[in-house]
Amino acid sequence: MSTAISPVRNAASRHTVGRPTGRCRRERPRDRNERYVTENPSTPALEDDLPEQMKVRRDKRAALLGEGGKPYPLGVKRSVTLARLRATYGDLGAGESTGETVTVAGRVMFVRNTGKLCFATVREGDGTELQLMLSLAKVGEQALADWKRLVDIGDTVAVTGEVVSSRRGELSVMADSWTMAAKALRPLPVAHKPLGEETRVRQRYVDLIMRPEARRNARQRSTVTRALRDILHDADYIEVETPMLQVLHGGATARPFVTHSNAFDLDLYLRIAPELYLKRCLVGGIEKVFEINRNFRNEGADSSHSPEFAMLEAYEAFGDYQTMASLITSLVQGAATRTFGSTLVRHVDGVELDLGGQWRRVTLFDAISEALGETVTIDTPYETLVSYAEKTDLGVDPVWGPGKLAEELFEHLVVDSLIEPTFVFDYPEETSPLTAAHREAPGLTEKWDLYVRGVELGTGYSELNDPVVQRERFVQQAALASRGDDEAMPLDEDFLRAMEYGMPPAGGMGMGIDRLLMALTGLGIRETILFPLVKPEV
RNA sequence: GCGCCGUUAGCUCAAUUGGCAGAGCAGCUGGCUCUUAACCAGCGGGUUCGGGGUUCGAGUCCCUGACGGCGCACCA
Repeated sequence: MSTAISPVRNAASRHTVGRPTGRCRRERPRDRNERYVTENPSTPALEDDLPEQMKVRRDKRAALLGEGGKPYPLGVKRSVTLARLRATYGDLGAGESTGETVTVAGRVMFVRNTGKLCFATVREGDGTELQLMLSLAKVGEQALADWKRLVDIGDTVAVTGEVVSSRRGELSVMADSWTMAAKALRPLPVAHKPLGEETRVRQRYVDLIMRPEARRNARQRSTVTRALRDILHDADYIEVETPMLQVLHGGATARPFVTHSNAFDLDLYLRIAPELYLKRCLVGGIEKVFEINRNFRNEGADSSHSPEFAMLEAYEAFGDYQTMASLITSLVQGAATRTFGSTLVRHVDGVELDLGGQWRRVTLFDAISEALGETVTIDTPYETLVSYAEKTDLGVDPVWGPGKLAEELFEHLVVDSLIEPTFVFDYPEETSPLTAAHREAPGLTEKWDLYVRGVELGTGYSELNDPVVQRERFVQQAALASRGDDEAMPLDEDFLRAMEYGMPPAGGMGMGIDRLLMALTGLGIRETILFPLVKPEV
């Protein structure tokens, strides 16, 4: 098996993930605008080449500084949030004033400077906006002139003044004074044109400033993960964190990322799954255990796959795959209810999806048989399966055994049609090396996959806990490795040793967090992940 | 990894057969004490993704590289 991984090992020593020196200097500036933000004082002449709008903002920062002002003061105090102010005075009538003086702060999103009365709209992080008014009569000539001269859209400002309603009925703070809270050196994008796809992903901070949906998505994700944790904690589960840096990769079939420990002079894998460690927890007596954390898989990226993705895995001693099917149902339905108030969710494309009730259940081979119009079982001969594959234009990899081929047929013929939540039960032993043999059906395992919108959302098992059978399965996988299947796992002797101390019978499940968000919202994976991996710009 | 398409001002986009690189918003100057994508007058802003080539002349054609989108392959 070491022959299978040695090429990866060699590649890794050239491209380690960790950076020993901790330095990360780019060899070339990222774009022409960025040369000027380096601290290097020996390039002042380039200042002349700055795009006009950035130069203007830098000049304003310098002007503020030169006059004894502070473009980035510390300890800016606000007395009330915009949201609270709106909640308190939302029904103030047009032209009314409150007599209450407050200090508010926010990012300037809109500016209307006139001769003697200036308007601005500021916004705080959750998207709540409030109007500021600066009148000559209240702030005085100097402060008004400074405001017009120094404030740009995008700056964060703090204003102290009375809470009033404008003649048009807009809740406002009528300033007695204003201060810069943080000067923006780059102009914000136009508010009325949608931001380009790439900018949204690469500069999520801009996306979060400009797009309400981006702010909402980020907050929804937090609500969903908190719901999952709450539900699990309520069921007496214990949350653990197991290694991301592993000496051996295991627990799933996937190609790993490789990195290197300088201290140990040892190549390490970023984990592809936490499973083998969570099972060690079961052995140690943490009988209901879960982890929500990242996995890393060195494989293709598309609308439903990201090289790093968050996953929930949960294991329950004395449970089985039926236990875990119930658990994932309550997790998905609980997350939907706690986040959206209902198990009937509306996706961004307007399509509604009902996640409520009992979900459909079908066995893998029944699903294949139905799609094919021919009865297929675990006993269907390999040659017959190959003929079905050829009939349906599925290319057959000679490395595949009959079980793998059956699964490929399923993915080829059935998966796309599984829109409503559907459990697919009872997979071949061949492709499930960590799963217990089925109690009734020889050759099958007690495993389900949960599909929503044609995407695998989660998977569950009656866990294999016979250490002798487990070792045999691993040896089989290692044999596969020597046949060129580089996803097969190396033998994890420490895991097998743990199993030999006795793991209680248990059910286990895994669910993609990003995919759960996708199932709940209809978003692509790059929208559910705040900062998805992107290639460097230059 | 393979194929197709794209990359132009701060942002979103135009530019005819290869013939002076434009608009809206944003910005700058001036005006306006109730504006909401204000309005009025005036002004500036470009390495057309990088490199090479063809041509009197290239945003446009050819080669090459980077990045992105879509499809395929791989995967969850």
